Formats: sequence, C-alpha cells, structure tokens
Amino acid sequence: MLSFIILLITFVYTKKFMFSKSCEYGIRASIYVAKHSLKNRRVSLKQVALHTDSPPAFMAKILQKLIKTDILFSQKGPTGGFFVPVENVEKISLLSIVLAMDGDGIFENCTLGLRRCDDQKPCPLHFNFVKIRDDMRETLEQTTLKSLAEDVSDGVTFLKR
Amino acid sequence: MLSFIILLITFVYTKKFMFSKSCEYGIRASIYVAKHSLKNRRVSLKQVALHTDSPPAFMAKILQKLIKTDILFSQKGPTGGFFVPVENVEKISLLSIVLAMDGDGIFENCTLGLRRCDDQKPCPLHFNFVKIRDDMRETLEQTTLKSLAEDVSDGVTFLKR
DNA sequence: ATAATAAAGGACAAATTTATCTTTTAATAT
DNA sequence: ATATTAAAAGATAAATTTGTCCTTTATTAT
Repeated sequence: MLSFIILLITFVYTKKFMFSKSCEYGIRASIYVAKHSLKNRRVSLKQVALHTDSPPAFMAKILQKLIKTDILFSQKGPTGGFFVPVENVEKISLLSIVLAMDGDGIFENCTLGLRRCDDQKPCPLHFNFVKIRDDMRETLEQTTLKSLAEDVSDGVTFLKR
Repeated sequence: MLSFIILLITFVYTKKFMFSKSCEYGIRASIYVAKHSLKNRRVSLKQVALHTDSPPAFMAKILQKLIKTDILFSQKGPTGGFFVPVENVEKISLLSIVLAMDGDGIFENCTLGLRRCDDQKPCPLHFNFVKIRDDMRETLEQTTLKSLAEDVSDGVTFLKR
C-alpha cells in the first residue's frame, strides 16, 4: 500500500519531453527576444527572465550560449541588451536553436543508448523511430523563429504559465 | 579560438533522445528477459546486466521498478531469476515499459516546460508537436515486447554495441 | 537443519544538470 | 573623464540522475 503511494508520487512528478530545461529556456528566450527585435527593440536579461518565467542568473548562461552560436546578439551598457538582427528572424529555425542548446543527439543518438546503432546493426527500436525522428527534424527545420514570435505577438500562443 | 574548441567538445558529447538512461536500460532488460522467457528460461541479474551492457547494481534497481509495475516477475534462491510469464509477452507494449520507467511526461508535459499548456492556452510549440507526440504514443503502443524479443532472437536487431 | 544461491532493500557516492552569486568588462550618457 | 548601466565571465552550490556497496530476505539443494 505504502509502496503504491510512493509509486504514485513518483509518477506525478515525471520526466520531460525531448528537450533539456536549458533548451526549453533557450527557445523561450529566443522567441521573446525575436518578438521585440521585430519591433526594433532590444531587451535586457531582466526582461527576458521575467517574461519567460526563468531564473535570471541561469538565463544569463543560456543567452551566452545562444550568442556563441550566432542566434542572438547583444550590446553592453545603457540602452544595451539582447536582440536578433531583423533580417535573421525569418532565417532562424527552431532546429538551429535546439542544435545550439542540446546538440544533435536527439536526432543522431541511438534511442536505446547503444554506442553504435545503424541500419546495418540496429537496436530493437531503430526502425520504429526512423519516421518519428525524421518528422521531428522536419518540423523543427520548418518552424521559423519569426512565425513563433508572431504567434506570441498576435496572442495566439503564450510564453508563460 | 579556445571557446570554439570548448564549444566543439560540448557538441560532441550531446544529449540523448526521448528516454532517460533508466528507461533505456529498462527496455533493454525487458527485451532480454522476454527473449528467454519465450524459451521458458529465467535469467539472473548478472546475465541481464552482461547482455544488456549495463551496470549490475544499477540494473538491479531498474528490474525492481519493472517488477513493481508487473512487467517483470522474479523468484529468489537457486534456480531463481527474472522472467515474464509467456502469456504476457505479447500483451506488454513498449508504451507500458516507458510509462513504468519515465511516466507519462513525455506525452503529457508541455514541450516548452510551461506548467499549463493546452489547446486553449498553448505554448508556441504546442500545435507543432501534436502529431509527433500522437505518432510516438501510437508507435510505442503498437510495439509489443514479443516482437522486439523475437527480432533479437532472429538476429535481426541487437541489444548491445 | 544447513549451506548456498539469488533477489530485495537501504544507504551512500559520483556525475550531470540546473541554479545562484560575485566580479569583470564594455558601452553610453552626463 | 566619470558615473552608470548592462552584458560577460568565473566560481560555487543545489538538485537530480546515475551508479555502487553492503546487508537482509527468501528459496532451493544437500
């Protein structure tokens, strides 16, 4: 009975889907920054953290990673902040953000964690996931930062809560 | 230049796909045990760990979890070991193993990590992933432990390396 | 009954990921 | 030039996941 309750509790607080928390924050931040860049506005770390519901100090690290991968840009000092050049907003795909944050393991690594796994010597799940992985890559590839940012601007989708 | 190298290194050791390591081990173990159960053989922790290329002590924990969720069964003492009743092998889906190990977060939790996210108040990625998530659930649901075990038995797929 | 075998369970340790705090660097306005 | 502002960077800390070790419990063969 007690073990059942413990089992139940562990079930309520479950794993996440696909992306690391860092990646989730990274995507949220990129969308928020892009949304403002489309209006020619830079945003500060504070603003990003506040509107993406994320811990500021941690978000600072995330933003640095996105800057190192040329997804975001920044300027120091007063009137400074984070931005993405307007001409980039429609060029940046969700895929590039995911790659920047989590790498390509999500597409390339074996689903069962085998060191080597390919069409020649596949793990038991290999072929079951080919289509799903391809679909996912395509979805991420086709989704642009611009469309994501516009949806938020239009109140169609939401970045917090 | 140095930061580029560091970036490169972090990219080589990338994230995994979908499942936690525990879940990967759990799936591998289930397949291995099922394969032997189809031949009316019990297997020991040692054997499981060896043939699934996993740390024995850790695998012991995984096996316990699978037993608590009625996916595996065990018997203590000499001639004891782990097994899945033959009549269950074709009834157990990959989905039930994943649910046992990782819970349903992979299907239910928001892709962007928002606490609340649904068709009414969706996160920016919500609708992009509906189909992929449905496909994945269906794939996991339709894949039986029997078919996975048989593929390994037939030398079509592999549990290690 | 007893020794041997193997799973079950608890406590602990390492590694990784997430999160915080403090100092440094750069840019701007005055 | 100087003070102010805000990002960049470094060092730590907390939390979670993964992994190990040691003891206990149950079963079987002798």
